[in-house]
Amino acid sequence: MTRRTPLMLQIVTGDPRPIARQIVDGIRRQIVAGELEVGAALPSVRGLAQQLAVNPNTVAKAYNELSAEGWLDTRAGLGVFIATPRQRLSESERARRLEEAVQRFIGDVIALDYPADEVLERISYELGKCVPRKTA
Amino acid sequence: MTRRTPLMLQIVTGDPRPIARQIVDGIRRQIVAGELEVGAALPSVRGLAQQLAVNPNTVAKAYNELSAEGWLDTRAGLGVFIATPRQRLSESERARRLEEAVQRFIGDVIALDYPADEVLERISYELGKCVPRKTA
Amino acid sequence: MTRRTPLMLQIVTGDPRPIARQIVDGIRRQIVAGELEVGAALPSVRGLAQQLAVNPNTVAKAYNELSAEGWLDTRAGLGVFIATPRQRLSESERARRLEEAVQRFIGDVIALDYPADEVLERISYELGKCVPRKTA
Amino acid sequence: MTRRTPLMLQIVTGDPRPIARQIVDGIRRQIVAGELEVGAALPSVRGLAQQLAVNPNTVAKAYNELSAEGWLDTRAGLGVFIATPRQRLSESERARRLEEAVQRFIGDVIALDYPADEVLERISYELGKCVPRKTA
DNA sequence: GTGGTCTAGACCACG
DNA sequence: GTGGTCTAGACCACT
Repeated sequence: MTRRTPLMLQIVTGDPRPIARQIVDGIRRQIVAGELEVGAALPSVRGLAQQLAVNPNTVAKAYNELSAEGWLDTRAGLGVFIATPRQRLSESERARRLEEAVQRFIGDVIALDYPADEVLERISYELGKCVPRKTA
Repeated sequence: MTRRTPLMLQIVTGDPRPIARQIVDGIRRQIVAGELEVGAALPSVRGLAQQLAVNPNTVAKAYNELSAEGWLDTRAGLGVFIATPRQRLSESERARRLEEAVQRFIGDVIALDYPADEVLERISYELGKCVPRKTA
Repeated sequence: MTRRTPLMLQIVTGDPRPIARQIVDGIRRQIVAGELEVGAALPSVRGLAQQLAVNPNTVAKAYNELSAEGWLDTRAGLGVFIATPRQRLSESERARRLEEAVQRFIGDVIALDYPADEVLERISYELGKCVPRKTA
Repeated sequence: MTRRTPLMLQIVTGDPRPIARQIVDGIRRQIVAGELEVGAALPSVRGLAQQLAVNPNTVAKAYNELSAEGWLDTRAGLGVFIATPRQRLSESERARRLEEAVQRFIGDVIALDYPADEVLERISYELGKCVPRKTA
C-alpha cells in the first residue's frame, strides 16, 4: 500500500517566487534530499491545495511541471507518485542551465558586496543538504 | 572635469533577464570591479538608449534603480555619475537578498545533479572575477 | 524588425487531442518543417486566442509548454519568438520517449488490421514532410 | 468444450495508459497475433481482476469495449469468448483511427529528432511481431 | 474519489 | 501593448 505522505511544505507570501514555483522547488528538494521515497504517493491536488490554502489549479500546475521534468508520475484517477530518478537532460542543456543560474546568481549577489568565502560557504551548506545521492 | 565613459555594455536578446535588469547588473558589476571610476559620468539616458537600441524608458528605469540603491548620483541638468562608495543597503536587507539569491540558485541548480565541487568552483571563479576588494 | 507571422493553424473540435496539445503539435511541426524561421515573432497570446476562438489561457499554456521544451523564447512585454534549435534531452530520455510512442502507436493501430506496408508508408510520408533538417 | 486460456497479461504501473486500455490493447494484440484461438474462453471478469490485482470494474470495462468492437462474445451465464473474425470496424472508422494514430505518433516523435529510417525500422519490427496475416 | 482541461476574469511586471 | 500568475468554477475520463 502507498503511504499518503503528509508533505511538509509552506508557502511564504513574502517570497518573490510565484506559489507554483515554491511548490515545485520544495518538492524537488525533498526528492533530491531523499526525504520522499520513490513510489510514494503525494497528497492529492485538492488535498494539498486545501492544506496550503491555494487554488487547486496552482497545485496542479506545480505537479504538472514536476511530471514534465520527470520527477513525478501522475496517473489519472489514482494520484501522483514519486517517479524513479533518471537523467532527462542532455549534457549541453545541463551545462547551459548551470551557466544561466550562475550568471543570474552572480548578478543578484555581486551588488551585496559579501566576501566571496561567505557566499561560497552558504552555497556549499545548502548544496550539502540536498545532494547526498549521485547521478541517476 | 568629467570623462564621458563610453560604457561597454551589451544587451543579449536571448538572455531571460529583462533588459532593464541586464543594464543594472552590467553597470553594477563594472562599478564593483572598479572598471568605472567614482565620479565618472555615464552616458545620458537617451544616449545609452540609442547605443543599446532599446527604449529610453528602459534605460531611465535602470538608472533610477541604481540611484535608489546608491550606486549612481543623478545631478539635474548635468547627468549621471558614479556615486562615492558607501554602504548601499542595510545589513538586514543585504542578508535577505543573499538568502533569496541562494535559495533561487539552489532551486535552479539542484535539478541538474552536478557535483557540489563543480558548482562551487564555477561560483568561486565568477566571484573572483568581480570582487577584488574585501568589503566596501 | 520582426515579422508577426500570421501562423496557419486550425483547431479541430472532433480531434481527441486537447486544444492546447493541438496548438503545441501544430507549431512544433511548423518549426521542424522550417516553415517558421528562427527569431520570428509568433502572434501574441491574446491575438492567437482570438484567431482560434479559444481562451487566452489555453494559448498561454501551449506557448509555455513550447518554451519549456526549448522551441520558443518568450520575453515578457515583447512577445514570443522561435528559439534557436538545440538538443535538450539526454540520449536515454529520447530513446525512452521513442519507445513509449511506438508502443502506443502499435496499440492504437494493431486493432485496425491494416497491412504493415500501408501503415509504414503513411508514417514515412508524414515523417518526410517534417524532418528535412538534421540534429541541432 | 471450451479451454480456459490462462491469458498472459501484465499491467505495468509505470505505463501512462490507463489500466483498462492496457488490458484492451493486450488482449486485442494476442487475438491479432493468433495467440488466442477463436472460440477460446477468457478468464472471468472477477478472475482476471484478481489475477491482475485491479478493480473488477476495470476488467469489465475492458471486456465491454472489446465486445463492442466485435473481438469478444459475451454469453450470459457462460463466460466471455474470442469472437469469430470479421470486419470489426467500418472502413471510414478504420481510416479515421489510423489517421488519428499517425498524427499523434508524429506529434510525439517529431520532437525527438530521430532519423526517419530508425523510426520506421522500429515500427516495422513491432508491426511484424503482431501482424502475421495480410487481412482479416 | 483521482487528475486533466477549459473558460472567465482579475492583477502584476515589463517595455 | 506584451506575457505571467492566480482564482473560481465547470465538465470530462479513469478507478
